[in-house]
Amino acid sequence: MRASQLFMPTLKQDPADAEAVSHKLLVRGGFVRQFAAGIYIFLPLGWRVMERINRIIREEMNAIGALELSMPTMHPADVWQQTGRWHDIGDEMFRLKDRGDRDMVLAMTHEEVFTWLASRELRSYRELPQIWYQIQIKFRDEPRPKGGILRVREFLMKDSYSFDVDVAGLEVSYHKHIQAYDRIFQRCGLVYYRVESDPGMMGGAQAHEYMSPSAAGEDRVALCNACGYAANVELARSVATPPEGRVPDVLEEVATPHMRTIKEVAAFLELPASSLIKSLLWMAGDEPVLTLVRGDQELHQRKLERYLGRTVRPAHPEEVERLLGTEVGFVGPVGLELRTLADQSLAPDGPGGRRAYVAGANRAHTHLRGVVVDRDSRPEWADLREAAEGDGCSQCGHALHIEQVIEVGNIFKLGTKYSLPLGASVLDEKGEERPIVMGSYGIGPARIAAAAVEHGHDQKGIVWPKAIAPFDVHLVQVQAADATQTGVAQSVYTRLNEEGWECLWDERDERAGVKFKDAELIGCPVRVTVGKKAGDGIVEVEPRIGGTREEVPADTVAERVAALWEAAR
RNA sequence: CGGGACGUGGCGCAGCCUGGUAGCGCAUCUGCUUUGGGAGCAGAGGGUCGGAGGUUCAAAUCCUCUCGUCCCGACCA
Repeated sequence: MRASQLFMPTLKQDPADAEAVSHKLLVRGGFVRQFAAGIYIFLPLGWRVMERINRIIREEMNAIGALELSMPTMHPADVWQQTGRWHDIGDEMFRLKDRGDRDMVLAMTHEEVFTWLASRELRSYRELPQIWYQIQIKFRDEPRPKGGILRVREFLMKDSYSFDVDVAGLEVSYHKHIQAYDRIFQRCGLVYYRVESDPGMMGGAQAHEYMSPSAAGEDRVALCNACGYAANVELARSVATPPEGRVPDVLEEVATPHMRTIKEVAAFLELPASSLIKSLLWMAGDEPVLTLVRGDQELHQRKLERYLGRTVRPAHPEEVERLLGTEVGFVGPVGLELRTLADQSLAPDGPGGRRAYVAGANRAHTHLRGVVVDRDSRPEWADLREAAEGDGCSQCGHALHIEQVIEVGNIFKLGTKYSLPLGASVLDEKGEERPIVMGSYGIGPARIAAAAVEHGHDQKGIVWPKAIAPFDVHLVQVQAADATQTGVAQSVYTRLNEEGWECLWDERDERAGVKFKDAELIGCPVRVTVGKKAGDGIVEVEPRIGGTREEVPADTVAERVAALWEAAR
């Protein structure tokens, strides 16, 4: 491809409203443009990256026997009503009416249609297993799109669905996907983790997420370097560090005027935060629930919701006053007739043993010293706290590491959640009707691209993993008007193409600096420069990062490129 | 949904507080020079100041409403 014929609008300055590194660089490099909040245009360079990612996905999906097809993105509401999601999902789903006033939806995922198809077309266990996939647009009316192409309202997704006659079959399909996904993310050059995740509203027994580290990520994972345990913090189990400080185990009120936060109370009483108890009041519908975690810990709302089996929200200050007779900041567990949940680390067999803490006294400007949780209240013990850096691994005891990540893929064991309501069943060997056991599996190609940029960049611009760069080689011809350089560049270009390299030949009538800056911004793995020494048959070859510029005879460029390619990530 | 910020040529911004002929840098076009790290000089074109309403002799500027975008939180298969 000749740069003069490519639409490649690069920018010198970061876009004003971009925060994430990947957002800035993808806009500056001429890969994407924003059309509206959470809606993006992919320009030629950006689309080349997407196509390369999608190609890898297709190859690996095909390798596990998955079949590509294409599903509609606009659906009549009734299948969604049959699975209940028409009501369950809410504002995140785009809804519209057709001219006949019939309810329609823009698909935010495709379990319903795939299962609908399976219910009509699959009759016998002999036709199973099946894995069907597509690379198709999804629509989600996100309350807050953010991070450039990281969280958007319309996006491409590879989604696949497995259909098996029984749970054992689902296991096989699930593991095939693990194989395929590992290969896909490896080939895309991503740093990634496969972590245990919350099946959430998808239902089903088990789920994993594929996560790539990034400061722009919206999730955190707990990782154990010793045994390999890896889980989203929304369900990661861990062993808390022992609490510090000592509190006499005799109940005693202490005046703590205007000391509302853990930090303030700890400083005032000259105790470490881990000698305090953090008491929070939640509303589960109409039912108030008090939760206790240690002062140095964070309660994780999803863990609480999973334990209770329903959603909760923090109580409003007025509710706290009405139910507990005190103001926010002085809440504690002693003397209350409320349902109380305490994190396991406060239990007698927890890391601190049976010991006393300081908690709110349910009286304004007062705390209680000497609270022993199992003596002074009757809590249910549960895993409520968010795993923290340095906590012990629940499997091997080694210190956990917490990392911020972007979700780039997920896999779910669905079971019969969709096949039952939509009547997708087959006859088994005995002629008995059995609901199909399903799994669903997603990958966000644009998130792969963004994650790659989040991880692969420097001051100058993007450093693409070689497999998904828009071009393999960026051939910079310094002087567009120099006939000698044109001749050498043409022969290098032809040779590289013959060898199978995708090559961007920058023969624009621009100054050298402009072309170099653009090459660095766009981030192709190898740069070949045809300049001053073209007359002597000498060109320069250098990797985008981690190497040096070498002068080589023009007729050996292909070998040098191959060597640098080999060394690139 | 709660909180905050911002909307001024294509891009990045100043001007607003204290109302009085709309500016800067980059980009674009023309010419000359330059030519291996986002060129220099000279000239040119391009803006309903997000929109609507109001106050005023006069509104980018003050007031009200509204739309859009971003950030924090909430939410999120």
